[in-house]
Amino acid sequence: MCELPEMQKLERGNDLVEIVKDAIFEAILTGELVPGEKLSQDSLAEKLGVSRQPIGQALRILLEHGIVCPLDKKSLTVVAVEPENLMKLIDIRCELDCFAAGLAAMRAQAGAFDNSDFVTLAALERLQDKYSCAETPIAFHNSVLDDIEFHRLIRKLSGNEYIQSIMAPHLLHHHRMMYIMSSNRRPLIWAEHDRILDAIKQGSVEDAKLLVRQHIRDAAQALQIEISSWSDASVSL
Amino acid sequence: MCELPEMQKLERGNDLVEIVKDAIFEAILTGELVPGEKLSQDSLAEKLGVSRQPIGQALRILLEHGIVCPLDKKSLTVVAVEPENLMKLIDIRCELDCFAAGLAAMRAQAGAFDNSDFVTLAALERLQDKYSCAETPIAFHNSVLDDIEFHRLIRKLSGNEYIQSIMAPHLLHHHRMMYIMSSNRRPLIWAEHDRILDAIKQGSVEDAKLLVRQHIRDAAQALQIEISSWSDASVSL
DNA sequence: CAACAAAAAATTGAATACAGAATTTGGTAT
DNA sequence: ATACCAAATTCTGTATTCAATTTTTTGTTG
Repeated sequence: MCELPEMQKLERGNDLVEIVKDAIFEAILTGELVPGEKLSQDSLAEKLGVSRQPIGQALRILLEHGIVCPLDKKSLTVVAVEPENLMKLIDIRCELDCFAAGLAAMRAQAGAFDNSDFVTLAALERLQDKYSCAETPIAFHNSVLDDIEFHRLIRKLSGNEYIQSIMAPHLLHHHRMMYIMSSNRRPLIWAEHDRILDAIKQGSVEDAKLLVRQHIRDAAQALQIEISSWSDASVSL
Repeated sequence: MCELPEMQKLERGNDLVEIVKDAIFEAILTGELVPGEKLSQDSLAEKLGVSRQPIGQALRILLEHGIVCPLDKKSLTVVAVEPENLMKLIDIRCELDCFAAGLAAMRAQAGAFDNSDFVTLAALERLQDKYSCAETPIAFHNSVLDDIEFHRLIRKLSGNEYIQSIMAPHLLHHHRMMYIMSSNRRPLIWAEHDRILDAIKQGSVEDAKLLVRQHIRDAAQALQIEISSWSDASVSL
């Protein structure tokens, strides 16, 4: 896919636990930490240059969020999500993102947008303009990040900040899913984003919800095709 | 895949952090810990007879779940959720629980229930039979716990275990909300549960979703009335 | 008398130390 | 040779210690 920096010793920031959590998160994304492999507190601590204390706390939070799971009685590992379960995750995202899009459109129609919302809208426009292509690995990487950001901003427009926060733990999974999807779907995705944003701006509640539902359904289907092409279960997500 | 949240608790049941977390939450429920008051790790540690270590971890998880929030640069306090935000939380629960009920009914209709589902169904029946009244404080307390359990089991029947896990952080908030609601609504709630369960068993997807939506809407309305009756903002949730 | 500064006390986050449990390894017996 | 048991090592969870930051209190000065 694309080369990203390896896990490195951390600079002493303010909240070490948060930093460690993000570092582990990142390492999972890049495939440096893979499902089935034992997550040793000692080795993580050494690799990140901190003591075991913040490692343990970060792991506990990731456990709470379902990013890691018990391997045996003692140790943890990265969760391996099976295709069947990927679809369950997508179903939930579908519900919540439809809900968010509907709310956003509703607020647009009601003229309920405040200054902060207009800033968000501007950021969305900028994202749309920014998109060029996903030919190179780095462009693909950025396109996925922007994709995630697009949906985050839509959720923000909903006015219900808990939608984003409740979805946060699953976002890693969705991030991983987007990552494994073919890059030639990228232009299509951004075209769909265009239509979604239009529907919201016009305050078409049902259109917005339907478009988001379709958007996510499409992605799910593409993912399923992608996965089935792997033929065997050797690839773990 | 791996263990579900409730399974983790079984396996790692004698986990001090988990116990401490529950104890702190219990204290919030009963009003022993109130918003605005500084949560001192030392005093909590002494009160619970453990070291500061598990206290700190439990507090961090509660922070992650939005149950506690920073008071100043150093210390934490119980979060005071405003009525407006309570409604946002309820809206999300409404979406997800409707989704879950719909899925459960769909599976019932498709005859997709397996042995584990029949166990769940039996547990639901038992809950319904168990209910008597909520006259005494302890009966009320138990009724709320059973209420939470009822909805957990419905989510389990959905076949999408992520619905329960993604909602877990919010469950504490919903628990608090149920707790402050008048006890004379309890019989009504259980009557509604009856109808919901029936709809699911009969595989009436739309009915199940609608009943759940109504159930939660009713609760939201009752809560709003309850809150407005407090007249001033002195009561913090 | 009030305000500001400095010092001390308190409290949190991080590292280290310790104890208990689990897994692995090595040895013996069948 | 394989299976089972025991011992040792490893690893997690909890406690304790340490350092640093923040807040409060006290003293001095305007």
